[in-house]
Amino acid sequence: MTTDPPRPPPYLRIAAEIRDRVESGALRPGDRVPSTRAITQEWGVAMATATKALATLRQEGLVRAVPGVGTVVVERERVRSPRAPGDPMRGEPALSRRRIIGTAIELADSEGLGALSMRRVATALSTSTMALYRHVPGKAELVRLMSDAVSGEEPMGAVPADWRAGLEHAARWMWRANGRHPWLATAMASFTRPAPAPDAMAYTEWVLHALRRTGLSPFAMMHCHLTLFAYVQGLAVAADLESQARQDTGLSDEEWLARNEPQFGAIVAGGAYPLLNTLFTQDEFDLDLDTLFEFGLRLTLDGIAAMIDETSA
Amino acid sequence: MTTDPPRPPPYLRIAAEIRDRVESGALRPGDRVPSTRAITQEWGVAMATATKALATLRQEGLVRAVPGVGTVVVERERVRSPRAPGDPMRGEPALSRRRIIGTAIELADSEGLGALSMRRVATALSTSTMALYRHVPGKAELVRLMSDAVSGEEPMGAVPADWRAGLEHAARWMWRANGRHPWLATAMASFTRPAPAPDAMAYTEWVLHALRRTGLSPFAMMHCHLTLFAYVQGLAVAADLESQARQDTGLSDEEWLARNEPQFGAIVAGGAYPLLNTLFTQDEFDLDLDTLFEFGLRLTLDGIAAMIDETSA
DNA sequence: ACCTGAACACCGTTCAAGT
DNA sequence: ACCTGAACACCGTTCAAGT
Repeated sequence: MTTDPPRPPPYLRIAAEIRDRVESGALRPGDRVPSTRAITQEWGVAMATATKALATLRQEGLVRAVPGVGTVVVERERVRSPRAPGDPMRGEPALSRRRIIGTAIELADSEGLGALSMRRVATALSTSTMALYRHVPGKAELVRLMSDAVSGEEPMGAVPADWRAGLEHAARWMWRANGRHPWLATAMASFTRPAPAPDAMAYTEWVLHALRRTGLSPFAMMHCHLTLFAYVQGLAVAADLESQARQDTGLSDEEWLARNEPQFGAIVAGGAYPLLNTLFTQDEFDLDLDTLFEFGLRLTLDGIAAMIDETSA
Repeated sequence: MTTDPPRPPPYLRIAAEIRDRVESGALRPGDRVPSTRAITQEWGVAMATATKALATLRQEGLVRAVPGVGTVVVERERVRSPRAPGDPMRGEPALSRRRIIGTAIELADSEGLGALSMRRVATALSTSTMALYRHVPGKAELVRLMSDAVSGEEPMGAVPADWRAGLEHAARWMWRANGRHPWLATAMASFTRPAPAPDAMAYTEWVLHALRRTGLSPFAMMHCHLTLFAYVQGLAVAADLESQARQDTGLSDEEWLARNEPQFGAIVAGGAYPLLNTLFTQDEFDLDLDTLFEFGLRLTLDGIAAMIDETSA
């Protein structure tokens, strides 16, 4: 009795076929490769297999996930072009802390903090893993440096005279930073042990400055700041989980809901959740995190306003 | 020229010496082993080395970290005693989904979600890693099952007539759950893609019920719920990071601050952060997360109250 | 001075083989 | 039917060796 020759698993076969299309030029840099859904239909495989096939190609660096667009063939020219984010400036050494941080941010932006590894950063910089340790003490500190770096990307501007305008501005600024870098909320240091990070401290200083004429005590000012900050962080973590889920599964919110509807239906049909049921069946209801952000921002600021009124009364 | 015989790294030498004390009976089950700080003094090593030595012993299962107490020798009798959390009930199969979840929760409680691995859960249950996959599809789903399980630990009770009393109760209930299980906030599913988890849905239903007589629209009710939820989650993630930092470094908040004071001082001394400086030098100021929780809870509920007033006016 | 390769002690998960 | 062991493709980090 002879055994069959070992055949590669389906996900590797699919990855190989897509790789061929890229190498033959059928798919060119910047082009979208088949989505996970397209793969399930074209090859007749399960979603998990399709996801793994794309993950393999991402791992190879042949394609990358672009949030909101899909998975596209990497543009190799761009990676090598002068002054791409990870490239050295004139006169700068080939490898520097700045370049390492920049490359790590790019990686975390496009694939999430879970995909960030020292080995992958090193590969993207065409160097050995251990060379990185000459510039950063380890991964934990690299992540801290990353969050500090993105905190300095957009200037916060002048502090308005009106405290409410100030806090609104600061919260939206933070929300935008989290939008650009979904991993930021997860990477953020704890409140009670703020790493000595100048940019993070600048944010707190800015907010305290906005509150300085409210008549609140330093204690209340700091606690108002942290309440708003915790709210933004909590929402940002949720947004990160969502964008991560979208990338991992390749499903949009609607597709995901359609897929899970039977299970929700079964639970809700039990009659135990009448109010949730009302919301679900009322199908004008779909949740948008930006809308929710503004809703909760207003709520929190109204709460602070009530406290200020009380204090000054 | 002869080479020295290879010597074990210091952290292994220290771990071996502590192990000897346990095996000789000098340290008995339940006793505290030397803290990281004690190790740095007794052996004259750096904090990192001390931390690694304890991590090695934890890894072996010889000791475990008890939050607020220190690292103690495990009580082997207790682990084997009938009806310890991970043990089978009479008539229950040796390995079950229930037991796996229970053991995983114990592990995450005492060492954090980062220390949770399928291999370690299997070892704690005296089985092979792959036997777990007969009961749970993978690690991601195990974590989801864990968070659903702890959501059902404490009954929420009857919904009060007063919406504000209701929301306070719910928020504190959630905050307590996060206190028992610091990893909960990080593990929590995203808002827009709630996994079909009955217990998590029960929480939302409870809160919506508390708000049913406020005159708010279903949209506003759901958004009020999510605003408060995001706030609690954001604070809980910070609390988790803090308890994690306390365990990783073996430093209490005060010790940590003392250690980092020079760096903060250098940054603040630049004069760029006058308000922060005022807070830091005013040394009656120390941050307590439970105090902050109640402060922000009141603020958020005041904001919701303002919205309800407006709606009913 | 700077970088590399091999090694160590881990991961989650697949698969074929055992009882 | 249930469990195991080996293997694969990863991790972060240490250390000794290279240029």
